[in-house]
Amino acid sequence: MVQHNEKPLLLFVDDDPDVQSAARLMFRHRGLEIVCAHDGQSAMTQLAAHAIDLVLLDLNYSKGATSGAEGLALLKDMLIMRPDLPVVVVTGHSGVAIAVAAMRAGARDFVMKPWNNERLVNLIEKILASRPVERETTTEHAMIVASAALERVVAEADRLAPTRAPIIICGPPGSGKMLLARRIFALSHDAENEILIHGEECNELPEEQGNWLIRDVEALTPTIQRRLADRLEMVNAPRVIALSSLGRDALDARLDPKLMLHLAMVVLTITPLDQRPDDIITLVSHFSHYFATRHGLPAPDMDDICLASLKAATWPQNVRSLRARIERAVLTGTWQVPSLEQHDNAGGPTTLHDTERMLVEAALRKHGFNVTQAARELGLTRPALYRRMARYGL
Amino acid sequence: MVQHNEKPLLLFVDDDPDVQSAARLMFRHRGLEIVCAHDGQSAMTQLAAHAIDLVLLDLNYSKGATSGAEGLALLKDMLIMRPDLPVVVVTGHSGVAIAVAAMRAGARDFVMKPWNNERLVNLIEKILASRPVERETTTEHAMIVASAALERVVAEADRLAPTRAPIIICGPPGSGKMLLARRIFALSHDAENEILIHGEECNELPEEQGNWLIRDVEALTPTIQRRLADRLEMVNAPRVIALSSLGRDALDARLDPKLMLHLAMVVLTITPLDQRPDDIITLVSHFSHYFATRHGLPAPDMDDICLASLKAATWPQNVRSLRARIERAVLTGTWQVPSLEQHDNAGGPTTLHDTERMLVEAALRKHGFNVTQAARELGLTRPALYRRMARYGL
DNA sequence: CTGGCAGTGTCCGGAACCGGACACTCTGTC
DNA sequence: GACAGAGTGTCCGGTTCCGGACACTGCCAG
Repeated sequence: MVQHNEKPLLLFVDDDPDVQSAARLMFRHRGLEIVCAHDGQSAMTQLAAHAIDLVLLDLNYSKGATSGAEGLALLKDMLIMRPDLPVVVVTGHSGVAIAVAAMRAGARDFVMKPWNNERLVNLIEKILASRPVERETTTEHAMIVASAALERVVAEADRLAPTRAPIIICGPPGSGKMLLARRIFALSHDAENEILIHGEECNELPEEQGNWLIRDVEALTPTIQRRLADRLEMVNAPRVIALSSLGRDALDARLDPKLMLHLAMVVLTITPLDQRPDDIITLVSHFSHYFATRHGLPAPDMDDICLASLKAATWPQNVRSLRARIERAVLTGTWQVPSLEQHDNAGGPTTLHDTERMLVEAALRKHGFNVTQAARELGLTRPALYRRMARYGL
Repeated sequence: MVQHNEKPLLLFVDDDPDVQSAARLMFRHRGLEIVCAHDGQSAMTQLAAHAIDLVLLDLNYSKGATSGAEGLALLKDMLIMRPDLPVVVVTGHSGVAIAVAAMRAGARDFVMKPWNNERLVNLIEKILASRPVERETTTEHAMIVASAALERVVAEADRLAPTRAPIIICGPPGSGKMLLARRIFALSHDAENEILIHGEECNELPEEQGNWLIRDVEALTPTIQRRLADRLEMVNAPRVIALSSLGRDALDARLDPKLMLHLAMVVLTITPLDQRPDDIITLVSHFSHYFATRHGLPAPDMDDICLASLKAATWPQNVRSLRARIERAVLTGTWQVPSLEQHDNAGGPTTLHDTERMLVEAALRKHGFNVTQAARELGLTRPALYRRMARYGL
């Protein structure tokens, strides 16, 4: 994403080049930079490509169009992408109905053409002064890299990003596969049309080309795997990045061999977080700051013992676990966690046995291992509880 | 507060008696009752005295006034008193600027005089149909808190309300989970766009952001749970409050682990009403007064023996049960109840059997009573699951 | 000091549960 | 139409679990 200096950046959406030129000159005189778009598609592209602070939006782009429907649709799309984005509707063809519709659709204000320069600039500055959202939140997408191991993986990914090579990214859940994939797409020459495909739910492949991001690729049915293999053999094949929690060997065993031939020419493997403590240090710092800012709460104090225990802990869901742990620390004001929650809950839903074990242990702890009371609460006889204690090693 | 029958009640604010008369006739023909006000003060008085469903608001009341300033000020005052009140501005002296100002001030829509009767009635009915909150619940919005246990939970909720943290609220049926959730939303920085999602019926997640209130979160399908987990990882994630009658441990067993990581960093647990007798005392007082006012009947006398028996009783549906009991007492004039209703109904799950039954049923529902899949999830063989189904009558 | 009470840990005959196996149905694909 | 795969409902010999009973310990009020 291109980041300008501290001058606010406006997006000016109007189909008239003369109006665009005049606006650019006028705003620059007043310390505001603008990027221009002439229709909805280019507007969304500019919004994605720049850190826009405010949008000035005309409602009509097609010759002879006066209904404003195009602009209202674009307004809604913009607010879907960025719900807190201030949008000022600036239009000539206007009536009360259009103005009301624009306001109901989420416009911050409504200005009629031709506008008064001073009034418009004053309105813009007032809105910019009152904006509540830190632009910093966009920084969360970056890969946080400190360890040499991850640095090598990211460097390889960056090198391959501009190519159209299919890539497999392996790594345990929560290790950053999705982040790395999105980074590759962002750095590629064709940073649009990202299509997310869930391996478990995929019943048919998209018709569109572009960039395909396939999660849990091993869950694709054999039929879809064959179709994907065929698709990758076409001249204008999509760019595919496949994600999996399995390793390369397991994928070899699970996926169609023809598909593996195409996909697996590059396999990037993100190691578990436990194996890269340098990343943990950096992630703790990053997320502490991030969640403190996001929630408006102070991050709890971090000392060496606490940091050592975070480094020594196991993270079943990798960065996702660590991130959740840090957010909870910010919200609760302490790094302490209830002892029950220190159990690993990795994997799918737990079984009846697991649930029973948890409840038995919880009841025993609650009653200080008084078997009679715990049995009463659990609705068990004491011998029955003794047997379960033996079974579960409690 | 004067309560009308089931017909919606509108407040019509216009200074012209002839317009008021014509409006009353027209609306009555279409099944809508109105009360009228001729200026700001009488409008606020009527708003306070009646359970108003919607306001039709002219903007000018003084002779010769056309600026709309009076009406805009009144609009703001109304919305301070009742933030969710739908207000439609109906005015003759209008332009784009006035319309924009009214919408920015919180008007639901803007209609110009002279209006089209059918269109106006259609608009009113559409707004009434889409109103999100039952009138009764807005008047008893406050948590009734006396016990230390609930006070701690509410304090924690208030502290977290301004954050965007996802929250799980656990508690038996009728214990006030929905009230607490709404309180959190009301106190948050973004008290709009509340979307209610029923876990059992949810086939797809909303596209809109804002605040999501998920009832029976454990009933979400695995697919929806994964999508929700993905959604919560986005930068501009919705604010989610999830409600469940299950405890934290059972949710751990039932929900997708990735989802639990995001949702369960804060778990608020409302204890059963039986365990907080101080709340019972306060609730009895509150509801006695509330229903006496509502029904225009005196509350039956309360003595110590009666109060003690209410404290000692079991409340299977918690506050909901107590509330119904008090309303009946007001309506019948006595605290005596038919003996049949003194039976203890099954309370929340406490024993291992209850928990097992609940998990078995939930797994079966989750998999559409596919016994093979449910057994696999529960870690049981199919015959073992069949025996439990027979045992529990599923 | 003593008796009552709450709790502990184990025993054992009978009851209940286990899961592999079987015969069957339904659906989708070739 | 044939076939494979997923699922259904039940059977039955073997295994496990059940809970009342027993012997015992520790604590505390009288």
